Amino acid sequence: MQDQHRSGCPINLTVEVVGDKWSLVVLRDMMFGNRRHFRELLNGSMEGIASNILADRLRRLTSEGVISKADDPSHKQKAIYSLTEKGIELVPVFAMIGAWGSKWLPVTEELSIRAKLLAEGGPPLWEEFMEDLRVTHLGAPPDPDRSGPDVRERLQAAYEAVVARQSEAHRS
Amino acid sequence: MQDQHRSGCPINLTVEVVGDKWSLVVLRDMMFGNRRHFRELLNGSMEGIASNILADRLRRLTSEGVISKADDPSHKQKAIYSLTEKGIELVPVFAMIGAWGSKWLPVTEELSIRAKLLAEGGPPLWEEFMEDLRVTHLGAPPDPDRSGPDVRERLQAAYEAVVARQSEAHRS
DNA sequence: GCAACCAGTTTGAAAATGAAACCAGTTTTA
DNA sequence: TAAAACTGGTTTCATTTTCAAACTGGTTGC
Repeated sequence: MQDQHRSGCPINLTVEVVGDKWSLVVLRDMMFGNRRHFRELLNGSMEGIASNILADRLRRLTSEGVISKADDPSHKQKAIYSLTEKGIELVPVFAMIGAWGSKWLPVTEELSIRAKLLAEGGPPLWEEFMEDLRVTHLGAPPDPDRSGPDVRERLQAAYEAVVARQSEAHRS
Repeated sequence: MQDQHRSGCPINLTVEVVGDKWSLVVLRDMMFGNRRHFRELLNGSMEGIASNILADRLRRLTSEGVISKADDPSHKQKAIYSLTEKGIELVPVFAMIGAWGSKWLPVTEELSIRAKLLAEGGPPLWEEFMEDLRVTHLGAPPDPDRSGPDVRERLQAAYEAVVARQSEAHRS
């Protein structure tokens, strides 16, 4: 059960878990897109992941404890994938990666609005987002004091607003 | 000069640049280990990178503008690799990845002390580290008001202190 | 009963990775 | 001054990973 690891360095070990071309993209879709089923992740994937690669990544991320898999009671064949606490705590990593990518790489406006808002919100917003994810993915009890859309829904609304504005501008 | 990219999403684009098993490890050694020459990166690599893979990664990171390459005036054959501003600004990403890896993966104490201190120091320490890297890698003028070891040296000293303590404990 | 949907698996070709040997020129050492 | 060691890599070939497409066995809705 011990060391197949290249080293005990936290950077290296993290790279061993999510250092490939697809893992973070799949986790992004689960976290920000609320995609929880295989077909949702497959057909909704903006980057066009292949089904065998998706199956492999879901298997690996599950075995690493970053996500978990459960039967969907509504359908005998449906499996529902959820972020674990370990996966949820990748939120700050996504925030930093999103900020760096937005600053230095050729992002499109509509796809970087979420990253922009998440960076601007800082640690308090990340905490709120993680708390929402615990409710959605872990079944944690929702905070009775809060109301209105959760963080993911707000980010999604901002994305849609940009798309609508672009479509408006394009029409004219 | 346009889209060979899978999408314009900042997460995806970042993954396209550093989403493999070696790029972040090489950048880590440059940033935290101050390894600037090919042989230093090759022989000093804790994880044992192969020379052809190292050559390929240095080429790719250079073409992405994350690092740069220059002749070393002290030796006709020596090349010196430096972080660019784009590379230096990965410091917060490393800080978050290091924190996550330290919390959730089987790190060793001596190799996670740097990540721990960097996380505890927060954004002010990251800023200071980045300013030091600009001096070391970009030739920026050093702040005349500061003195003593720079951030990298302090992290290195902390690492060595842990190793020394372990060696002490082991001897008894 | 049949079409659409479910989570994947299979197949075979292309690309990436990895270990080891190797290279030509440069600098250091005896 | 000749040999040894060092410089940044390249070459070779075997193994592993990726990828697209076709396919599978079962489930659900109409």
